[in-house]
Amino acid sequence: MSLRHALLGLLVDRTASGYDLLKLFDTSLANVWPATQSQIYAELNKLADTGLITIAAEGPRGRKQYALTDDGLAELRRWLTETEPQRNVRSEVLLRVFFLGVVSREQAQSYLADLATRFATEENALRELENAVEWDESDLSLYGRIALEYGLRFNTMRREWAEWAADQVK
Amino acid sequence: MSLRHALLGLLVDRTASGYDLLKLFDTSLANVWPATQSQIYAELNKLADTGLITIAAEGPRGRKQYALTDDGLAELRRWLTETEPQRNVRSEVLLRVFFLGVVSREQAQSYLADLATRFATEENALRELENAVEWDESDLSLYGRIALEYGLRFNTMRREWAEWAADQVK
DNA sequence: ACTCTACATTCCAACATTGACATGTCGCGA
DNA sequence: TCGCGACATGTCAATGTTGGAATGTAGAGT
Repeated sequence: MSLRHALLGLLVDRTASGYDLLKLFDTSLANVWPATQSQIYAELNKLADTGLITIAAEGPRGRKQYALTDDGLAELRRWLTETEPQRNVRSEVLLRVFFLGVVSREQAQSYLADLATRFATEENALRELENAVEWDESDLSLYGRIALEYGLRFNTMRREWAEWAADQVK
Repeated sequence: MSLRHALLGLLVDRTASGYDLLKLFDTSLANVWPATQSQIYAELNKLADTGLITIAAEGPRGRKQYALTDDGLAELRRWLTETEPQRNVRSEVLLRVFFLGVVSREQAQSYLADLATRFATEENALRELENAVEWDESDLSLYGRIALEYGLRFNTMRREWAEWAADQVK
């Protein structure tokens, strides 16, 4: 499961509460590995059970600080270097395109045009995000920049494809 | 659930056995919506329970022919025109890039270079597939061609990005 | 004082997905 | 005729994922 390793990765250079991690998932990892609140808290407790993170409670209830252990960092490194990434291409948008032949040409055209607009909007949002981020020279920001670049290229590719596709169906 | 609608879509212009459908998933839908054998047979029985497909058994055991009903086609059309596609971007490859800062620069470089090679291989395979397919003028092949074009652009984009990324880390 | 929003965690039911195991048919070649 | 590989379906346990409900704290504004 990648959620486990995503949490370990986020805890590498900071300790955080579950809520902090949830925000990080909603912002930086939203387009990479989305996760819900239920999943995150459940997984954090499992990670603590196996000793990959520690939980420091500040009182009987309320905020808890989650921190990576040496075992946790080792597990993250092991995952990155010794296991194969599974490529899991699942696109509902594309699945629909496969079957557009069953609706009218007008409806298909409308669907593709709508995709083009939607992708253009997402691309603009991502460009603004990129412009807003301040980069420093650390390795972490280097890899963050590389990952963001992927997102930007992906969005641009999708927009161009959707525009081309809408044109094909005219 | 998209699996349900993927099955309906595959049954639009043919009847098929579960095994046929499994093969179709492994070939044409592998890079769009992967599914396992267990999932497919279970879902086919559920679809028959709700009247969206019919099952014609050729004997007490052995092959069964699954066929779309009018309700099934209507449900497929409804899904295509009245529901919003959920975009579900989950990429383990990209998740790993986010966290490459925790391994050595050599290992990160090696990972990105490996990705570039892998993506190039996939891109070549897809190009060959595209060249092998004979296109006719029906709408179905139009949408099939559009979907294939997406796959090709996606693979090209990934390869170019991975090459660029590997270069950044040198 | 009141209320609203953000912060913060837990639990649960339902559904989706994976991978393995079990069972059996059919045709072909050694 | 024996065994193999392709065809064909069914079932199970484990795990992953979603979405919602429940509960509570803390601070800021009215």
